[in-house]
Amino acid sequence: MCPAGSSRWCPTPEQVMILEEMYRSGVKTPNATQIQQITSHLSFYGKIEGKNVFYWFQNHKARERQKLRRKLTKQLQLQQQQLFHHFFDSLPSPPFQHLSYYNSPPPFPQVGVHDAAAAAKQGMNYTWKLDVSERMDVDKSMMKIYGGDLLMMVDLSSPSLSSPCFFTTTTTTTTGPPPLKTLELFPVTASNLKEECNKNNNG
Amino acid sequence: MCPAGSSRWCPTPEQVMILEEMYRSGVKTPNATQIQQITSHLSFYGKIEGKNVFYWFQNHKARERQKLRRKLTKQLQLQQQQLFHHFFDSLPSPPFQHLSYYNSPPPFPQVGVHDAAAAAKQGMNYTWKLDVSERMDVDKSMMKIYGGDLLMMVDLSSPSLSSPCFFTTTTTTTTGPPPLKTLELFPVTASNLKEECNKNNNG
DNA sequence: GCAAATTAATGATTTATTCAAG
DNA sequence: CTTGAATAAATCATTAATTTGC
Repeated sequence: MCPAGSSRWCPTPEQVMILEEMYRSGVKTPNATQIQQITSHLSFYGKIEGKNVFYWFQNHKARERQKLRRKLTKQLQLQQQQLFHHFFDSLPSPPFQHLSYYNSPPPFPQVGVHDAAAAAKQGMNYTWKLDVSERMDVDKSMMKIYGGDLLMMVDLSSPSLSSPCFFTTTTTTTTGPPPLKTLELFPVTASNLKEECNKNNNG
Repeated sequence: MCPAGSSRWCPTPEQVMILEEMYRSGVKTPNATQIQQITSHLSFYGKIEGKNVFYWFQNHKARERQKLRRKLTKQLQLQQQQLFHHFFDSLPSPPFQHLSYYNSPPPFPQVGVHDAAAAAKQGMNYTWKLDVSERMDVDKSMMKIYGGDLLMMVDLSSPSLSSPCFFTTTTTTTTGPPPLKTLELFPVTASNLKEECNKNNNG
């Protein structure tokens, strides 16, 4: 129940039921007209005004999204952990021990990432060998488009997707009988991408 | 889920999340190199190739624009509906003066108003009720949100009298010094709402 | 059982993005 | 490049649920 002199709207169960039913049946972002109609309708069941309806849909939509996102993020984290393990278990040679540190998922603090970034900026090269022939399935038309750059990528970002992404790229030791290619690690942030994109498009 | 022998790419939720995050953080038109990086990155989460990434960004950008265009169109239509205000010049205007958009001349004439006007003249009781003083407690944030057109919003869509769901207005026959100008709402169905919503959001 | 204390939900505000028009 | 308009994300604030100790 709602306190008598409450400072905020306390929807009645009927109002909530109707709002939820409307949401379920497709009303996600009612416009002003719809809000007025809904408000009028719901006022039968208790005190209510337009902004309450407006806020209700905003919040409900946002929190539904949030719920979904959390679920996906959890899945993603799990898959990342599994993939990392799988990935590093499959790696052939020792030089990766120190790298696995940076790639460690959540349990490890951000510090490692920053260290890696700093190290990379200082020119330190964390390189390793990886057979990329498996990734050569890019079709011909795309090869034309992409100019033949073939890359390997490892996500060092924290579970939060807004954190910087680290990409690894080949050092293009192209043509050669040895099927292994050396991959070089360097940090690439979203802003880097954006800048490059803008540069390419506008500059 | 993607059919086993599907002829087209079915992005995993993780892939979609990452793509959307990249888009949101500024990558709108990745170049070949970026596409390759992204493709490699996303290949950790499922089968994917460069052209999928390429097409995804193309489509996403286009559809975002489309969405926005629709939103603007909808807004325009709403503003046009406000031509209805001209029918109510006799309404108590003072309280509304501070609503910036109220007195601004609507951009253009349109069909709906004439239809409604005709309907009204034919005696169809599309009357509506609006408690003026009730609406005055709309605060600044709502003004921003509604752009000032919280008032006098009228949906000109034809009412479906067979609908089980009727919206009613508050019959605020309050004992205020200023006799409230009240406008009656016509019934609106939930399906109408849904349709309009879908039309606005998806159609 | 029953309040005080704590936690979870959720209403209400503020802040950041987004696009395109000017 | 700046601005307008819309709204999604993040945040604040209050109410409801619940836990806890008596």
